Amino acid sequence: MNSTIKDVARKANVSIATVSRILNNKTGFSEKTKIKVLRAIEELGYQPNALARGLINKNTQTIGVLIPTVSNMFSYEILSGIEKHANDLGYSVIVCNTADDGERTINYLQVLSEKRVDGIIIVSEFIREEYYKILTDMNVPVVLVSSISFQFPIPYAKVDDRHAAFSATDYLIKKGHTKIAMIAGNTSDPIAGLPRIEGYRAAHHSHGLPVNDDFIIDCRTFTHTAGMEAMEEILQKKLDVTAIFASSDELAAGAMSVAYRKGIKIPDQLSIIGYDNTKLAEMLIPSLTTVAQPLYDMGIVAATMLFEMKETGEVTQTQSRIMNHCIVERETVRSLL
Amino acid sequence: MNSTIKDVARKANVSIATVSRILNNKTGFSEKTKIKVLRAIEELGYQPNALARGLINKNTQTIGVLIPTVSNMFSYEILSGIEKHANDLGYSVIVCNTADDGERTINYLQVLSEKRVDGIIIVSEFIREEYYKILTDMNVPVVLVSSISFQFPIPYAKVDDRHAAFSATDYLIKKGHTKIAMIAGNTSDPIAGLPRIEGYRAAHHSHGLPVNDDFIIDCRTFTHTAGMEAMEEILQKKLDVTAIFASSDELAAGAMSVAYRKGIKIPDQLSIIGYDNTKLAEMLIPSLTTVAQPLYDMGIVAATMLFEMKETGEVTQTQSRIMNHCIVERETVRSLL
DNA sequence: CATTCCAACGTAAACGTTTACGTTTTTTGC
DNA sequence: GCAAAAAACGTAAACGTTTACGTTGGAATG
Repeated sequence: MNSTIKDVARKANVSIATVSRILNNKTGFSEKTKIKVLRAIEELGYQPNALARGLINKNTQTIGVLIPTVSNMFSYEILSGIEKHANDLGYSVIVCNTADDGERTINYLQVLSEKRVDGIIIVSEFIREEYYKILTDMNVPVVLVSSISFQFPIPYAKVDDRHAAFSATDYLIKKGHTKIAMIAGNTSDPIAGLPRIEGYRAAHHSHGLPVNDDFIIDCRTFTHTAGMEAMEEILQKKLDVTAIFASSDELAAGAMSVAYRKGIKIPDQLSIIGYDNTKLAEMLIPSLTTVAQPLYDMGIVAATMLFEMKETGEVTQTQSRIMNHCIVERETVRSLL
Repeated sequence: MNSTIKDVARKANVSIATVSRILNNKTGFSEKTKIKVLRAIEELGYQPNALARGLINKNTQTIGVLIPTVSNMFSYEILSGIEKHANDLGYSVIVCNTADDGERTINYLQVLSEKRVDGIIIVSEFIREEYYKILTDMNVPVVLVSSISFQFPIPYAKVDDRHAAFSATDYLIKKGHTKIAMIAGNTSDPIAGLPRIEGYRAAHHSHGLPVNDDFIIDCRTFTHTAGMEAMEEILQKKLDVTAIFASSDELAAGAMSVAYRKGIKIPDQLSIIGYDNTKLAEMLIPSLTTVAQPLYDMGIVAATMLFEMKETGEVTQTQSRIMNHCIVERETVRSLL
């Protein structure tokens, strides 16, 4: 395994240039020498050194992926899509779990920069100015997944959150619900928080329904425990609701478990709809009706965009993609009609 | 960003050797030149090229992780532990989703070999001879997580599956259950399958209880749907059981959802205990009693072992680690006493 | 003041590739 | 059979680092 192209060349009685030509199937060698070289490679167990290759070719066949949380099924379905498509095209992916920590993120970007990755995909993360500076300095394609930057021109693949939240709320309303609480995740999050609240509001308006701000529960995160706390808040405040729209499946699951403990039957006494359609949604009992983001596909699409940009050399501009969402009807929403 | 150490040297009026010395804080330069060079680096936005470094230092500060399935929370809690510890020590991790596909796995190993990763962690995967050949040729540390090889001397970090399964079954028996089914996952899997069945058997024996082979359900995988099918089989066969031990949380979740649909109350009419203690276990309703593998810690420990091996240069031998398991009592097991 | 020593640097080779350019050999055309 | 063209191959520079070794100059020593 320590053998180099030089060893191969010596063993096959040719120059390293010829070996290189054969390895990269260029022209300029005869069939005879080709098999001679191939045999030498075989016998030595030679593996080309990707570092040396990358150094001279200025590409590493490697991309970096920044993901905030790991406990989150959400991120990993996306990652899985990215990894799949990258691998299909001969790229490796380096995962970086930013843990929503700015310092860490910057450090990761630095490392990815030093490692000369060919591109970067950033999953549901707000792009700070510091990040953007590093990214532009790197001069490689970048794409956002399930996120968007209003400040910087970075292409993205995401669903229309406002629209999706509208659909979810509209769905509940059409099932006869008029008193709908929203477990909103982080309301100060301009990407995954606010637009969904807007959608919730807009759906009410479109049906001529008032919205009661007390019905919108802010929990600064999208986790299971946050969902539990939100549900407890709803119960404690004795909000008079027949349905809940939760900003993530985990939030919904948390709410459901509290409801279960309090003896509230879902969907008989309370309907609930989630967001994301992670694997969790189908595993819950009862299984969770939810608005589906095509997470895996979003990963694929993001990777596709990235490599497209790399091909064309257009590091900054490519067409962003709004992915389709849809409602997956399961067992947690009851019709009041 | 295209600036090299040469540019820095020129700008600071020193040789590249001096710049290198400063970058790697070796000795042999004055404080004065240090700040001069540091300023030049700052102004140029210079980033050292990890490829060139790796080429000459023969290390890449990168490790590879092979994981079978992605849909599986299990794998990712481990990955998360690995990534955390690797990053803390200045390493990047390349993820490779083998998808239980031998071809793919070999291809991944080849790529990791070409990229000259400093070590490889393999998560719950059987080590074929072909893999092992590539691995030894690479001459880097390898460690297994949640797996073991009887054939090859590769250190591992895992729980004692037999013992853990024993504990789970024993727990049920001590709660007064005597008619216990086992949803066994893949029974022909010598690593995660058989030992757990042995544990199940041993617990029965230790209490003088007979085991009915019909009570052991083989479903060739550890997924949610497999759990559903297994539960349906149990019901269809009208097995007279009061409790179920499932070989994974997902299996348990699948079984629970079928039970729910059939109107079987858990734990009132049927107790169930899972395996793994993934996040799923606490999100289920009712929350799942399960035997916990310290997945995140297993990731950490595996990484620790890997880097230890790298330090000591002992590529093959290091102490394997049997991780502690424990029963996490939640809501799905009822005492019959 | 001459010698020694050491800190502070510079030079150049090495890591393992790719590739432009030059050289040799073979093929083609007449 | 010979010139020309094409194919096959070799040489060496380049990619961006690290580092062994050599050089310089000033401080310390006697």
